[in-house]
Amino acid sequence: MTGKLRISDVAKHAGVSPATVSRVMNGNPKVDPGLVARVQAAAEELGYTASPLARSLALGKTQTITVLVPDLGNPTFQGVLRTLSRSAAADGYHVLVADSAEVAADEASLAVDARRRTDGIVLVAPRMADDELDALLPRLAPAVLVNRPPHESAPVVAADYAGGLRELIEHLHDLGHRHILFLAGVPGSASNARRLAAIAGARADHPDLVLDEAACGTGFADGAAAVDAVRGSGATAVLAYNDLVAMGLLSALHDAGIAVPADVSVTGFDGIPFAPYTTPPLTTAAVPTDRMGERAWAAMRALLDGDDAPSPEVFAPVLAVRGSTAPPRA
Amino acid sequence: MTGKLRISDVAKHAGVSPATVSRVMNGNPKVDPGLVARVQAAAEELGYTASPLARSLALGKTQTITVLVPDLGNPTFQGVLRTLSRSAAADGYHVLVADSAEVAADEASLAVDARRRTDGIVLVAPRMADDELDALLPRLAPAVLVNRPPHESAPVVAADYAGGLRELIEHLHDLGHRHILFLAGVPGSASNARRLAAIAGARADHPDLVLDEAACGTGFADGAAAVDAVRGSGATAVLAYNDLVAMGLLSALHDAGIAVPADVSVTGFDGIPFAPYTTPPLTTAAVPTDRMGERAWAAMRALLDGDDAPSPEVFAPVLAVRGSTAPPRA
DNA sequence: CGATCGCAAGAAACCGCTTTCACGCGTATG
DNA sequence: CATACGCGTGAAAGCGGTTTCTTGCGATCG
Repeated sequence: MTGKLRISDVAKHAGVSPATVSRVMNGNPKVDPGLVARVQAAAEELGYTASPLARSLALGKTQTITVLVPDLGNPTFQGVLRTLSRSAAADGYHVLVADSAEVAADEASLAVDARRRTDGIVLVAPRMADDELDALLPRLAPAVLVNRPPHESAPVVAADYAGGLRELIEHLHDLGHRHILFLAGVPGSASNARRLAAIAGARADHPDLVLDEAACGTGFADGAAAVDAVRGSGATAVLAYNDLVAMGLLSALHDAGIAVPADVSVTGFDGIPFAPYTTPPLTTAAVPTDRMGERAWAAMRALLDGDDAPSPEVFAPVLAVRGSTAPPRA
Repeated sequence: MTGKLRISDVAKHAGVSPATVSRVMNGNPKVDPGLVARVQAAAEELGYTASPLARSLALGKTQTITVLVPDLGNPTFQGVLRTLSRSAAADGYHVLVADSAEVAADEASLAVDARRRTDGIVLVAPRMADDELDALLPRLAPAVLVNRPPHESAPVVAADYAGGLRELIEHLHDLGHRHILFLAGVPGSASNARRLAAIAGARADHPDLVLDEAACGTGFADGAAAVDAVRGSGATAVLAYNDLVAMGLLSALHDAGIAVPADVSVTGFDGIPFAPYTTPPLTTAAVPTDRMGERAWAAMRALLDGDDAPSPEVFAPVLAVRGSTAPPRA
């Protein structure tokens, strides 16, 4: 029924030219009201809707943007994607998702490929190397970057990882912890780098604080595997790279009979929806993925509308103090 | 550089007609090898890639499918989406996501709208009413349904909710539980209906079993809010509607000083990635979202290729027994 | 009252690619 | 040696819209 209707069918049915139908469908104000009514009636009757494809080709706009994420399974990216998608939908835009499956090598070609069939791209690629990104961006514009340092050729929407981590450290320090272990993420990653910077800064601020690092990772399993490192470190508190790592660790600590927060305090990072529901509830720095997704869309929208590019926006994570942190054992 | 290249540019540069360039780009075998080389060289040199848009219009295929989910934030849908997206990508297809934001009213128009700019749609709409779906499907074809009962006009990929729930019930019964409380989901939902059927079946099988139901919901907060219902029920075990509800409940029980599994056993459903990392680890029926996503794509691919529609595939959840269940207090 | 202006609707060009169709070539055939 | 045939290439007609350009009409002005 609605399958193979062309604009000419409507034109014929209404006794006008395709051009007029097009004008009516697009709300062009200088068409005779009588014709408008006739065309609308015809379109209604036939159940006609313009082919988005043909429209896109003619207009050079697809009303669609690409969102590239490293892993659709990761709660942090999901939060951004979710709000982004809804914000875009509210403006009549669609979202094409691309999942690089954490394979950095394919990321570039994947991005270019997906970008070509849309009007712009939001790049969530915290692991991509700076120079690769620089080389890629010109071919992607308009593009918006999520969770990367400020960049000259594209708006950035990012969480303040360093700041968030500092807050967590202050929180632990206030509680009386003087020996803290940081479980690091992926060495190459931009987000990891910024957290390491925060670690360095905290060391400078608190000479009385011992701040160790241990290689870890970014997933449950990595956190669980870190239990020995934690036990052997002698630290009274652990800063997990993110909430996933913290959850894995929490679970492994429980199995090992190590009480949280009595024996050791644990913090996460990101504030995923599950954080309040771990046992004990996880103290974490909650990244406002909702607002970030919304702002990322706003930035993209501005680019698409030709408005001047918005300046970088960084969002301060909010400290969510819960049951997984407490003063160290006296 | 790569911006405004048309096929005619390449044609001119190679000294041939656009038609020939097209043939070469599409690997048409009956072009003179010499020309092929010349055209390829020209394309390479100019960095030309055919406009996907124009191509789509001419071919009537977009190499893109729509995936409609009720909520991008829900881990269960994410699992399916993730694998689906990757499977599609492996076949050179792209994925347009639409998030109905749980607003059933918009779902239909959203689906039609998104569908029109792609070659097919995968519908994850467990809450949509049957008659609405029936009315909608003709306008969406080709379509694949996820987590719905078998349907005549579209392939279905679904988890066996009833079977999974039965397994959980058997597990609890085997442990010795004789009074179980089921926390139900959304009344209208198809998945909920099938679980209720399983409840009824279990009652028939086990006359010695008291199986209560309580209205609940599908999220963390719903589970947490159910703590009083659980406490007041006198049940020794709780079947949460899904893992999210179970986690919310677990957390609230902990706060209330009710020990799991000592005082009460708790089970989830879905087997989200977080389930093993709750405290205690959650016994659940793990839905194989990976295989489902993969099969959903396979079904869609078959439809797109005109192969005969695959028959409904239902996946048995696998029982994952963990620490949240134990024999009832003696 | 005739020439000009304004304006709305139709004709046609265009978006960029694919594919049928027509053509001209070289070779096999009668 | 002329006609038919096969084959590869270019020309042109779509795919389904939008938009510029042109045209014809009625209204206005001199």
